Amino acid sequence: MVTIKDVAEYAGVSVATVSRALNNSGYVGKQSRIKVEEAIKTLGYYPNEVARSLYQKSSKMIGLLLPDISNPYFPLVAKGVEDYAQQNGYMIILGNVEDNIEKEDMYVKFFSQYNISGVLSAATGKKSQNYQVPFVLLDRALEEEDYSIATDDHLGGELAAKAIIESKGKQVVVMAGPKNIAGANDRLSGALGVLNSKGLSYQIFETHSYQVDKAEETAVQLFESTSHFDSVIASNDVYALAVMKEAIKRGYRIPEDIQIIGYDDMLFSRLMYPGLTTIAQPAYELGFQGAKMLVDLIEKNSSEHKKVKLKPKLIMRDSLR
Amino acid sequence: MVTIKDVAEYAGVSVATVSRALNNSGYVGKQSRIKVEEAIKTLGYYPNEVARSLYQKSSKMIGLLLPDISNPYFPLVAKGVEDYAQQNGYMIILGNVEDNIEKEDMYVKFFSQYNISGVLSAATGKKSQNYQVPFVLLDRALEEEDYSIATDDHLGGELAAKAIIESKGKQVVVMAGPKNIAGANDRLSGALGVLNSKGLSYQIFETHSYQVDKAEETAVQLFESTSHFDSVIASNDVYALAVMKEAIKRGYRIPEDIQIIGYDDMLFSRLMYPGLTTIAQPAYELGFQGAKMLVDLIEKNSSEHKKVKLKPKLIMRDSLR
DNA sequence: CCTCAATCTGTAACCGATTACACATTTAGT
DNA sequence: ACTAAATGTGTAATCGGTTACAGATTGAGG
Repeated sequence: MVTIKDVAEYAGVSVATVSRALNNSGYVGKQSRIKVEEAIKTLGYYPNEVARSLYQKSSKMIGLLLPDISNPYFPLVAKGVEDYAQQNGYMIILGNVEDNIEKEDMYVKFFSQYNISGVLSAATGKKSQNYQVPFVLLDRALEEEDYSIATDDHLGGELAAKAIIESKGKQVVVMAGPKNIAGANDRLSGALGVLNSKGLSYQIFETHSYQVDKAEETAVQLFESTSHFDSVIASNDVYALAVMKEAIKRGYRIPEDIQIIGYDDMLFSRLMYPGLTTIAQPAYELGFQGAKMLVDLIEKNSSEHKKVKLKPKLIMRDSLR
Repeated sequence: MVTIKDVAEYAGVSVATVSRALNNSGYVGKQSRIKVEEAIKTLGYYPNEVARSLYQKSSKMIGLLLPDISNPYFPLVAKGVEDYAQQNGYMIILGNVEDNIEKEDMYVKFFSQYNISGVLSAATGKKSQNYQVPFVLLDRALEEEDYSIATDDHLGGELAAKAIIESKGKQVVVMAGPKNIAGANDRLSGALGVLNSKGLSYQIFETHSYQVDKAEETAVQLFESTSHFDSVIASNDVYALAVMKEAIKRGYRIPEDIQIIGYDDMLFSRLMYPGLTTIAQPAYELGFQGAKMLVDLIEKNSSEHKKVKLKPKLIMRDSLR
């Protein structure tokens, strides 16, 4: 490994001068700068971030906490984060926490062991207590003082309910996501507000997680534990898909007998048949903006906005009448 | 931040003794050990990995290079990797390289700046030249001497072709994945071998990437650039879906007019209608085993197996007659 | 009781960077 | 030409750990 010492020797200057040249800090003579640059080039030197990080007590790494990478929504978020991070010289460390507080705590501890410079979390939203680095919540902000980027879920819920009403839904089932997730509640209240104002009858069906592997099971329960309905506002696209499939299996036609609207707009929602009408969440944008906010917080100790709400959007396809 | 020095002071011993107690290396007296343990507990100390890593020239981080996180296959692999890594105290650093050599090189450089202890790569397969850490290739091994875990793609191709034959396909289109990806070629040769041995007529349709956003476009091209066919062996499930959708849009019935078999078995393949018959790749298992091989290489400098081939499996659903 | 090995423990060097500080050399201003 | 400020550079401390080495203590064997 080529170290700063090797460069210094080769260039005939001290390590301090090399470091100053490298970081454009302090004064560096013209001659020295040239010699250092040559030495760096011929030796193929690049600095060891671990050493730098030890002294600075901060590294160019950010931690990304995700509730479930196998849920196709989050990889898109991750991609947004990754793109912004990479453009700005940050690495991302991945933590898949599965709505498991212990795993989350473990990761947060790992992160601080590695002098991570900031955390992006789409997990519980419980901003880890005594944790001092910049922290941006993705999608699941709880308290007023948090920095966060989220989709305007209340609006999303309204959009979904309006779409159902426009297409003449009469007996609606609203799937409510896990109560401990703020966004799920907003979605529910948005939808319910619209439904109430139009005086439509509806039933609420609660789901207790967003875990993908529960989807089929949940769809079966939906049909067995609710009375007749002609419209479903699903808690996400995966669930919408599972419900659609179960509906077809039970002999219903879509959208004639049962119409369904999803939430998220995953890539496959577009590719399936019938195409799923859904509320698009700007997942990539969420990750990208979140990373931007975090990097601003890290580097300038401030961010233009504190709470950003991105607008969801209705994507009309074929699962509504 | 609580440092080893604080612990030493509190316990009334030297930092060397604390370090030895921590790592169970060298001799540590009974009394000292107890005092150190108490100090650690009351101060809530945990070691800084950056400092450790600087001296050891190796950290408990592994790099994971993925070609495209938004392709739903890879998050599953990532989850397998993450689970094994986490169980063994490793962190994973994510690199989304998008089949872009420059990005890959950039990440490899980043990795070495952070004293990463090993790399798992599902990217180009071009094991980065002068890179000295343990390296395990996921899915895309090229050369004989590499360590790798892959799915037996040749078998996968055979399975797909056999399934098509069983369900009376006559005019088959075989979608060939990118030529520079070893697995894609194996799949193709496996399928072609079976097709040839049965004397079936087929056309080959080449696709140039696995990027998700190309899928719809590619499906259109497929219909426009090939002559009549009744069966499609798709290069993956996303493409299969896109082709199915395009087929239905053009008035074909599935599986009556055109039957389709996919590759991967993504979670939504099960949830869609008609259910996609496909060749299941053990994505999670691939990641998990890959991580295991890498950790063995890191810690014991050897691994039980050098090249592991996992078996793909036919999943019968409704897109074949 | 003596000797040698085994057990403990602390001091200090080291890993590869950054930077405070001191000192030397220019340059500028009068 | 003389002083003060600006510029350039190296030495050494520092970040928080690990470990080689040396010295001290204990125990076993003869």
